[in-house]
Amino acid sequence: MPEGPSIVILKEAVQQFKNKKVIAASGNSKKLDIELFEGQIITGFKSWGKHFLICFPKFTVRIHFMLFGSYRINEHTDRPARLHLQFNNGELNFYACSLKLIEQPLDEVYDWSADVMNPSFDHTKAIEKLQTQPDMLACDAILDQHIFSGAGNIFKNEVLFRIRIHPESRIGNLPNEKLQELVTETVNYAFDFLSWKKEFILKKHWLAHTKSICPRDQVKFHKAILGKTHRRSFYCDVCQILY
DNA sequence: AGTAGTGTTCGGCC
DNA sequence: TGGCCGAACACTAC
Repeated sequence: MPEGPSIVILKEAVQQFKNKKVIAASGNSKKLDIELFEGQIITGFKSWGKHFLICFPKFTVRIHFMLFGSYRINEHTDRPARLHLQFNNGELNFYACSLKLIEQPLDEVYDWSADVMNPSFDHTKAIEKLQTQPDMLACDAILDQHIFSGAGNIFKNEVLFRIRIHPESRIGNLPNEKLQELVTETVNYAFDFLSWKKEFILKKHWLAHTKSICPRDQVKFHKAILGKTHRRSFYCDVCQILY
């Protein structure tokens, strides 16, 4: 569930509750007082990368699904809900997620130009952020939420394969053309991910992530835990160049 | 049936 | 102070 495009899908799916009043709220969150939401009207839903934001007039609830979080719209599972919101026209249930109350204006909290799904994503700013960290490995750069908010481990493996960059390449060693590609293809993959996910054919389009054979060279992929992020990388050392 | 992972935070250590 | 590391969290697809 977690990566940015999945949050955009969620945002679209809950529009029926925009401008609706929460008539009852419950849940097992220890982080915040859920009764706060009862009687409140939802003014809208937003997202920043992997953060799903439920906006009320005076505050916002931030939901992060981490690795295992899930939700149900107008139905429920047999698990206890972390957050249950009841409306006259339906219900919203969130499970195993992290909740946080945001009381500041969202524009003070979030850099919208870092969100790969946001129309205001700023390519030039992303390049500048990358250039300030020349020692960073490419595999860590794509997972950096300040640079590519919403990108996750699937992004990392697919984008690096697409642009033929070895995951352990240093950002500072990339030729300018490759650095530009890193940014453009991360955004391109975000929108491919979104449309494939909507059609339930995301996995079918994986070229590298979880794969054992390189589709270009037919040689064995390497599978290794790499970088400061210690996440699985799948890569081909024939077609992915180490810079 | 057991394992590993679309992720992040926090506390401890050096 | 700060970077690094591992644990914790909690669910389910394969």
